[in-house]
Amino acid sequence: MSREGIQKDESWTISDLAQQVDVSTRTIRYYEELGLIFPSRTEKGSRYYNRKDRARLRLILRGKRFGFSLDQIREMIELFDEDRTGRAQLLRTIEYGNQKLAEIDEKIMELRQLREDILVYKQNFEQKLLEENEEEKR
Amino acid sequence: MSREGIQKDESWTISDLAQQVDVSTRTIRYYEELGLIFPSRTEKGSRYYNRKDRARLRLILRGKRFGFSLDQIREMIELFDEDRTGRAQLLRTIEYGNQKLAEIDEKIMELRQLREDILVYKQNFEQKLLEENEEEKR
DNA sequence: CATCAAGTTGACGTTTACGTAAACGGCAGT
DNA sequence: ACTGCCGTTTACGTAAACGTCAACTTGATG
Repeated sequence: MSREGIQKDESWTISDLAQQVDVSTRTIRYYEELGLIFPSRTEKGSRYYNRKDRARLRLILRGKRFGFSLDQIREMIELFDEDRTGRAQLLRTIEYGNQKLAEIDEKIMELRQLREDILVYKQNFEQKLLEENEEEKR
Repeated sequence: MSREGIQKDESWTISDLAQQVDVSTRTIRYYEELGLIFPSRTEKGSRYYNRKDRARLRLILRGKRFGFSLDQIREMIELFDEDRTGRAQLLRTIEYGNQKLAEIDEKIMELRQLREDILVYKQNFEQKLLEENEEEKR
């Protein structure tokens, strides 16, 4: 009864998490070194990660896959993560968000262009294939 | 009369081209070193590039912007560029093209997801902004 | 209780993608 | 003929993003 909608407060060790998102533990520690992710620690000093940490890690990896440098990603995370208070700060952050959205839209456009290019190459070969079949008929 | 639809056979020096696509000459030479682009040479030995070369260079840069390594790009170029003759080879190339198209479609999807993530972050801050305005009213 | 897997922090190595500098040739303008 | 400027090759340097190894702790298990 008391559990409806409540997230099981899962947490994982570094190697658990590494396996889940398919990177090495070294990579995860490296990201921490760069200030991209801040796991909790046991009293002993072992890192452990929750779902928020995992979401963030996935965001990092997603960003990476599109040519964003880890430094740019950190910049992003810092801006969206800090407790930004005050109208001016909030406005700045929102503006930054808009800018990032625009960048992404542009990337999507470029990706479509890349798709077109490849499609043209492919169709070229399909054409050749047709011509070869024509020769067979002769 | 003899010029209708005929492309002016432009050609450029390496620094011209570099400026056009906004990379360094070093980068262009490096790509050649890796076998990604093969410019013509004057008798003197100077490289010069035509529109086809430029298109290829743009393709390379576009690929790069999406996290493809230069090695993967070379792989792509080689497959699409070789005079692949014979039915089997053509079919293989076409199949490769289909695979690449699928990869790109997946990237587009992921990019949309990234966009969503960022949008959520932004909306979060917009919400905060609204709350602050509410406080002012009190 | 020994050992063994899994955690920690350095520290150094490696790959990728160029930057940069040296040393040289060719050509245009003065 | 001298001065720049652009081209060439060769070679070494470097930043980013990890891989790898050493040396050490800790918790679990036969």
